[in-house]
Amino acid sequence: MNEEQNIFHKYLEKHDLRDTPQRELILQIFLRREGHISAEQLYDIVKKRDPSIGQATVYRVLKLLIEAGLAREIDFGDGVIRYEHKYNHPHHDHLVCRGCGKTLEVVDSVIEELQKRVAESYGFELTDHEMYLYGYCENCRQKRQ
Amino acid sequence: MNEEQNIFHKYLEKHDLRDTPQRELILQIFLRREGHISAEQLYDIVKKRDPSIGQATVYRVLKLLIEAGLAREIDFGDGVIRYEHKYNHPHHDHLVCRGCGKTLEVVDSVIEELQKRVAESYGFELTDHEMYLYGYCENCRQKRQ
DNA sequence: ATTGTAATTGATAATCATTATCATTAGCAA
DNA sequence: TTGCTAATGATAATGATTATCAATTACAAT
Ligand SMILES: [Mn+2]
Ligand SMILES: [Mn+2]
Ligand SMILES: [Zn+2]
Ligand SMILES: [Zn+2]
Repeated sequence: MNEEQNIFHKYLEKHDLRDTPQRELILQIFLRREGHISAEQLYDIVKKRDPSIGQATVYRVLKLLIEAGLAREIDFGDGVIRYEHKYNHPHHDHLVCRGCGKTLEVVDSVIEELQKRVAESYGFELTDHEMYLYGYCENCRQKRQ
Repeated sequence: MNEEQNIFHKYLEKHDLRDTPQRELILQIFLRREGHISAEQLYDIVKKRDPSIGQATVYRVLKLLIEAGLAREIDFGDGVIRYEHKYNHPHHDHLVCRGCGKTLEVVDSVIEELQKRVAESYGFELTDHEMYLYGYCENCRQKRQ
């Protein structure tokens, strides 16, 4: 049993939630996938293993994973929320190609520090932030010419 | 006739679009309001002046304003797109209070420069970005204790 | 093992901002 | 005026997500 599973089971126990095969299956599949996945994409994979699972359950489990600290929401502004691993996957921002949609995870400690300073200069205590950098990747730039 | 109106009329002419009282009214009301406004909020104000206007038209005019370079979309992630003035209102980011929802417009030239560098270090040519800083304002911090 | 109870599930309806459709109306150039 | 399109308003549709609810199930206590 890996660490994430452990955290999930502890979370269930602590909140009087029950350990069901649906929750286990959805957890497994989420953990195996790296990257950013939408509820629908996850549901499509889950269905293959157990066609009787409803998509409402996928949404419900994703909420649990967030509360348990195992998942984090990403909003690229296209109307679909995606989810990524949070455990052992520290904060980062995203660089997104407007041509092909490719995303890279980036972090710059100087920017992070300056964000805190900017907030403080307005009397704010910064809790978190979102930063999306949009542009064209090398591939897409070459194709454009 | 102010500069924004001029730009709007030029845009209409250039694209074989017609000058209608609905477009004029919605433009006027948008221009008078500073800050961030949703389509529904704008529609509520428009209705008071002309109850016969449909909300679809408000959505349509907002699209035109964006294409004409007079408006810009803001997405605070709450499921509602807001609009702000773009003309004579250069790029900036937003500092948002998680307590009271107050927003401040901020810009830090060092951050802007570093964003470009980060993107370039991955072979990207940066076109634009979004940055939202979330935290608690001074008021809300005092109330919390 | 059985039971009781409250949590969970899947199907389905509802939500809600935004977009599409379409018949009617109205700019505007000739 | 007229004719050609664009524009409008009412309404339906969309699509991701959430709510509802009857039936099922986990699980702790017997
Ligand atoms: Mn990521
Ligand atoms: Mn702003
Ligand atoms: Zn690309
Ligand atoms: Zn506040």
